[in-house]
Amino acid sequence: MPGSCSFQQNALLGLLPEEELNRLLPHFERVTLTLGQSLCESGQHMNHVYFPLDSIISLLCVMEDGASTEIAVVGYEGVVGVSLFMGGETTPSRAIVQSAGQALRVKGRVIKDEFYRAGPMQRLLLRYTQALLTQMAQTAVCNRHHNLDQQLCRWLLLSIDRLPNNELIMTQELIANMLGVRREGVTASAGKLQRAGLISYHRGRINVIDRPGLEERVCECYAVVKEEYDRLLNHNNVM
Amino acid sequence: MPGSCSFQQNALLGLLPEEELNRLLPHFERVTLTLGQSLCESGQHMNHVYFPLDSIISLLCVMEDGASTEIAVVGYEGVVGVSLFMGGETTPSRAIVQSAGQALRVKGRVIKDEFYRAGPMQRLLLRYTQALLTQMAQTAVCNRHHNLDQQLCRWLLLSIDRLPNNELIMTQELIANMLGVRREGVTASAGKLQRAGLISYHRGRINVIDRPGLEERVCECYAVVKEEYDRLLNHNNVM
DNA sequence: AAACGTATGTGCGGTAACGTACAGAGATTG
DNA sequence: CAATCTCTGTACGTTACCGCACATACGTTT
Repeated sequence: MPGSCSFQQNALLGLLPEEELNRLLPHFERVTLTLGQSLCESGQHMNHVYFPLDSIISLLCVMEDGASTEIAVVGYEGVVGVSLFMGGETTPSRAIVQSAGQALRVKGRVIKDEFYRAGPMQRLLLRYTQALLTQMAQTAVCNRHHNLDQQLCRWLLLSIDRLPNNELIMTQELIANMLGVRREGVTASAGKLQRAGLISYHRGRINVIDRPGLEERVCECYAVVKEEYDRLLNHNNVM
Repeated sequence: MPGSCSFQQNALLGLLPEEELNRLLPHFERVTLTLGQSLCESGQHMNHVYFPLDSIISLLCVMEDGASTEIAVVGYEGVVGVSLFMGGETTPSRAIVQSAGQALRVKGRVIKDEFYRAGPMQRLLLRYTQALLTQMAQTAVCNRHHNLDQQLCRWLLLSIDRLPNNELIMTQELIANMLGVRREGVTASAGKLQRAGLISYHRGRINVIDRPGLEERVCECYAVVKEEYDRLLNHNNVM
């Protein structure tokens, strides 16, 4: 079946029964997202929801003075645009492409209609939204209690979990924007990780060499979120 | 109609059409919540959802070492226990009574059945959940970028917005637990506010004297969240 | 090869919050 | 009334991060 493998690449869609997927098939559109592209500006109407395949999208909370912080990250396991089916239409946060790649796009009207059929897709989207709630909550507490070293480890692990390989295309400046810290702070923390042999980076390319090493250094926030995603979006639990 | 005024006191329920409320009427149970009571422990099953009347509940994210941070606050405008209808059943966060008072309690089974009727109650609960998402996101960014003085103002305003008067029963120690900071830090910030004539406090009782003064000092996070609640839970928008 | 733009490294003073310790004052109990 | 407990105030050294300035090094363009 042509297109089938596309759905399988998005884990959320992969949890749907086949007949549900087939009904939606004609409405999916495969799009390429470029680094830095905005899928959603603060307070603006979204016209589509996006199911990332190999791309990664950051949800950012931007303040009046331009300072920002990443509140959640979405990859192949999720969907961007929950406000469309939650009923609010817009959100105060931005959605920025953090890693270029492909995604499946669906018109807002289509996903809303599907959602209000109150079938498997609704159950799935609601469970994903709850996972997103957990991620945001843990981000809030992590911002409060953990130092930059740990947060950088968390961010790196969250990123490579959503990528097909261990290479990130991302400058320290951009990472700093995501974490809501100074670029120099990222330089210092990333330097430690590099000297410890866990990563190697060079002008906007970061390679994770020793993933277990990162997991040793990361704060508990990473595991809490990961386990909650596994629990909520596990095939046995959802359908 | 006996009990009618109870529903009106919870703004969320107040948005429901009368016939919807009437169907639910027999299932509501008025309960008194005491300071410090736990409505939900991390990872535990909830048996009820709670619609606060004059009580306030804090949603806390607790870490392994016992450190905690408030990620959201729920009063008469909301409901505690969204994970029940979102499908996850449990959440990793705790719900603690921050201000004693009354609430309407409904069995989890009842609210789930009602939710899956896909009627006005579902729309309402989903919109509220989106508002909660915004509050958590803004808390995360506030934890990152704003100092304790501003955060204390935000916390005080969020609290008295949900209380019938301007008096809070709350020690500095407890406020520190909510904000995830040291008690001494709260002493210092609260001292500034008292010397500025905005509040007066004495052994666990805080009175807000000059609300406009607090609004002048608070960071933008307060208004962002308030406006989003107003937008999402406005009578004209919801029903 | 030279020039330029971008990414990263480093240093230094400033500040906000932390950890700890302890003191005083109000409330509660015996 | 005395003892005790709770809540609040204060002090001091430490740490993490900030803001700023500037150096270095790599890559691309001309």
